[in-house]
Amino acid sequence: MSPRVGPSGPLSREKIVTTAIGVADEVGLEAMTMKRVAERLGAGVMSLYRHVADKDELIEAMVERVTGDYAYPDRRGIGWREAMHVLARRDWAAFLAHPWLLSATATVAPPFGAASLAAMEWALSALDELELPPPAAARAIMTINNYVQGSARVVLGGRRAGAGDDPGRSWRQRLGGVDLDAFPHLGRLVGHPLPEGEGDWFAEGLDVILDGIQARGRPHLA
Amino acid sequence: MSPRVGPSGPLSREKIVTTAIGVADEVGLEAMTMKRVAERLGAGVMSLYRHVADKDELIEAMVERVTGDYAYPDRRGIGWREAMHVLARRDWAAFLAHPWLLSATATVAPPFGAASLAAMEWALSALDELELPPPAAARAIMTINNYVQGSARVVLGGRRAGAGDDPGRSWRQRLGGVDLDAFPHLGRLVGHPLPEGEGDWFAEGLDVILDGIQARGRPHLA
DNA sequence: ATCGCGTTGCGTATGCCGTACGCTACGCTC
DNA sequence: GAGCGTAGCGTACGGCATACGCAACGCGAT
Repeated sequence: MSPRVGPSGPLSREKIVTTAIGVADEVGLEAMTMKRVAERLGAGVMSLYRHVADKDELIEAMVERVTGDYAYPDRRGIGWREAMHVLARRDWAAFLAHPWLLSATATVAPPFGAASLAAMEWALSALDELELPPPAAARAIMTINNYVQGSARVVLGGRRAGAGDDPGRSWRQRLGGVDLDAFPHLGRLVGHPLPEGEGDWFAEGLDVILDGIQARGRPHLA
Repeated sequence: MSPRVGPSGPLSREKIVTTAIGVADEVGLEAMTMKRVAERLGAGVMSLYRHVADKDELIEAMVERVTGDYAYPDRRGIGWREAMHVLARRDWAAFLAHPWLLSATATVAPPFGAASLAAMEWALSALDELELPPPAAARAIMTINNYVQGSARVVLGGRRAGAGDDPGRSWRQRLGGVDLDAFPHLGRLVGHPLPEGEGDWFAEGLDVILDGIQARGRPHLA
């Protein structure tokens, strides 16, 4: 009755994760349903559960996969500051390529898979030269991660509002009906076209953070 | 047959929002279901929809309400730096008191209600003395918001893991089975008890960001 | 060959979810 | 007391994740 394997060979955890990522990329995380993933695989819904405990575990695996895909290069020869820029640009690219990552990583429990740990290790070692106390270094990484996440949210929010690449545009749109006279600063902000491109806006904000971090590191004491 | 009003008087949008916040506080956002809210109000499920368009709108209203509850004090007499600490501590308190805020505000669309706009206006005006270009000021606020959000996530993640108030504890727990020799920096981090309390850890991290912001402001040029 | 068994695929069914639709009963105003 | 606007809500629907158990196969032991 039932063919043992579907049109694309037998199921596997890897294939399921790959397909789920594709679905989430296209229709968003909330519309990524087990049924849709199974359909795209030419499989029955319940077949997925032979390879994945539940949907949450699948999402975790998706995050791990993407994190692994954006592995970090050898760090030798580049300074901590450039390393942080690399880190931030990688994550930034990942968030823009896979918008669902924003929701998936916004849960209270941070990811603890091998790829995530490796990324954290890479980032921490890049900060060695600053000789920060370990908790301060970890906090610095967290701060950068959160900055990237927040910036990506702004840009993606703008994209969804159909505002092209200008992060300010979406605000202007949403604020259409608001009484801007009551909020003079917001009004001034809305009237301000970003003098730089989206990438520069992002990188400059990162440098603000890095300046703060640098002031606490060894070069500061020397 | 059906009494026109429930045991607690007629329904109202306000009462629904209040009750929903209570439910979310107790059972979490994902378990905050229309049915549960209605039950607690002694009302039928569909009655809620006379006052609220759909669940998303209800959640938005909840966020607005909480944002308004944590209104900001008069700013006269305090410097921008202290103002940012006030801002951060308020948000911090809100996130810890209402853990669901983390998920609710992690969507791509930032809240645009009156209370949220007022909060943004307050923060922007507090930065006036730095004379930053408006986009840079907005970015600074965003950075701080994201920092608060991320720190709250760490602390709440630890709480959920039953680790009391030490943010490092939960990491240690989760990393139990991991090969820490492969990640020396993570190992060092795990072995490190936070030398400060949770509040100091948070405030110090904020100061790191503020240092970076200050370096771009007017006092820096003077 | 045949049997037995572990493994993989999946159909069916359950319970919960948000919510569309339309009825009911009430408080008005004339 | 007749008509009507409105708040409450019962019922029903479609979609969701997933528990359970059967079916079809691969394969080593007999």
